[in-house]
Amino acid sequence: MPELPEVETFRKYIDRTSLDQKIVSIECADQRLLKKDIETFEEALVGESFTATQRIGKYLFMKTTGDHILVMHFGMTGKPEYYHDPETRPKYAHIVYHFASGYHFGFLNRRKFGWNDLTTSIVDYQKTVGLSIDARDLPLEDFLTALSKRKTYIKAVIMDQSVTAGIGNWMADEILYQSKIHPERKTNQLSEGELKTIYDNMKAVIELAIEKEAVYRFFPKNYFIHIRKEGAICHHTGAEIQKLTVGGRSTYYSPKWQN
DNA sequence: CACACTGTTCGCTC
DNA sequence: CGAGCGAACAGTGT
Repeated sequence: MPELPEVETFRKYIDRTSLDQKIVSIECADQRLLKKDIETFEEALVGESFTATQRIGKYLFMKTTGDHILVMHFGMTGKPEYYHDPETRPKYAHIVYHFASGYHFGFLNRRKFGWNDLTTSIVDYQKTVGLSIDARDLPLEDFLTALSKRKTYIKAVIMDQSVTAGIGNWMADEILYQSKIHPERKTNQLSEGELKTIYDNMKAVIELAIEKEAVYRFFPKNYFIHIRKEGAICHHTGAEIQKLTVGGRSTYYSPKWQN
């Protein structure tokens, strides 16, 4: 669920709601969601305020008035929710930052694959976790260089966060459908023209999805997302969409359309 | 109800 | 050392 466009939408939501309010306390029901002790989080953040956000791929960084930067990853089922009345505390708000304003920032995580961490340098953190430049900003040159070294399936490569940070399962399927490329094509056997097509479609899908705030029903009718299920009918060929596993993930594609 | 589903990380092989 | 691959992780919706 939360891929680049979703996280970008979260980022804007946080900018609108959760900056410049003093953090008075932090609550976390499940330590496993914190990459450092709760005490470390408290020392770093209580008394400070969030000042700005930055997103790289699916990672969201929240700068503060202090030395530390909060790092958030939403996993597969996470989202932020800002709320006031404690009675309306959202379900699955496993981590909550309480503000002096009486409002609260909830980190919701239904399946607990997401987490929060702390860092003092976004650049160092990016290096440590092996994230590429955000896919939205990635120059064509970098894209071609990264792909030229890879021999495995193209879908697995464009989902690799060290190549195209932010691209996940649905985006990879969407990009390859629009590019008419089969997900199991070997990366090193693609022509430069095909790679350029994939790159252009990647950029287009990212911008469209951000513009629509990642709400799929607002995506153009001919987008793959609407038919991304087994047996659905391809917009172009009328053939049935098929399913396979690539890079360990469920993959949907249109047989004759994608070669 | 058994299974699918998300993204990252870990452990293993080559 | 690093690419590639598959399993593991958590928990809920179907």
